[in-house]
Amino acid sequence: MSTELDRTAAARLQVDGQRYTDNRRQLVTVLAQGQAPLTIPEILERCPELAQSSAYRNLSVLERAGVVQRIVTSDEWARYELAEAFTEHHHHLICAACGRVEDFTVSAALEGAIDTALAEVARTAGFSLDHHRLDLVGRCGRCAPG
Amino acid sequence: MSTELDRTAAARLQVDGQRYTDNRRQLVTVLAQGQAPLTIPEILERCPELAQSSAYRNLSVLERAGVVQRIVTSDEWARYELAEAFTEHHHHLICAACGRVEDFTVSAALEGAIDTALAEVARTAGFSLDHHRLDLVGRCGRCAPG
DNA sequence: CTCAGTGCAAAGGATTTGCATGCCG
DNA sequence: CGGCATGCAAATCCTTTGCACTGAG
Repeated sequence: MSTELDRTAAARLQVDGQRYTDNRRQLVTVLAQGQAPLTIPEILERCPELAQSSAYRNLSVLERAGVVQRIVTSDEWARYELAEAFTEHHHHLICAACGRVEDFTVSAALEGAIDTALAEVARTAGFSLDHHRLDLVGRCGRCAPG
Repeated sequence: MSTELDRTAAARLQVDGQRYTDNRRQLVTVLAQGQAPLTIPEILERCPELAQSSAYRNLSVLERAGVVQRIVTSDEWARYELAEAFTEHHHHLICAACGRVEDFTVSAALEGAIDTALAEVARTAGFSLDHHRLDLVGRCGRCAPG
């Protein structure tokens, strides 16, 4: 199926001296299908054949290779999504009550303004800027107040 | 010392039916002195008398009362800082290598633009907006690349 | 006297790792 | 054949919890 994605993932792994095994392809496929970051339990549900330790191990390998990205919201579980090279640059709506995560984007103009400001901040602080993270924290429809 | 801070913290706790005990005051004081979010180990270093479980328990109480805020960067430990009511609204520079966190602020104009954009996003997604989080991820001076 | 707060030690739970086996290259 | 990948189970490590004790009101 998603041969384009597979090829790129395989290439990135190869750079790291890693193989693109069935388990790893399955993980990438599942993450590509989910329209929001998934927790490990959610991933395992969708890959019943996959051992838990393999999921952790391979996600870690995929993260080092720059294929997936690990994100932490504030609660119990870490979540994984495809790295931005495979998706659009986007941000997260986080429900503070149930932990649910959705994606969103903002205008290019705002992104540009943010990048410009952060580049200046990083320079002043002596940091090298890798990327930024803009999250919106609130309550989703189901957990809505009142 | 910081009677202003103490009074406000005490008041917030009281609303929650909680007391402002010595341990809790000590935690607030330590967090007020640190110029960046602290991990529990760092807090315990500065409060050698404090039992680890009390630190966790009281920070949790203080968080529920809105006195402190728990933040998760991406790594091992959670970090705590005073809630924004006690500080300026600010953002975090996160070192992806060592986990170090520093604070920074951006112009009011940019904050305003972000808030406006996010309010619209939240409305569209059916979320109620609580607050936003803008982090800069990179490498600090010590961990700087090659 | 009652009940919240404390400290110690033990439990919990997500994540990691050791080890023997299987499979790709 | 050699070495990485896998799966199982056991270990780790941050964090939470049970319990008995102390102190404030």
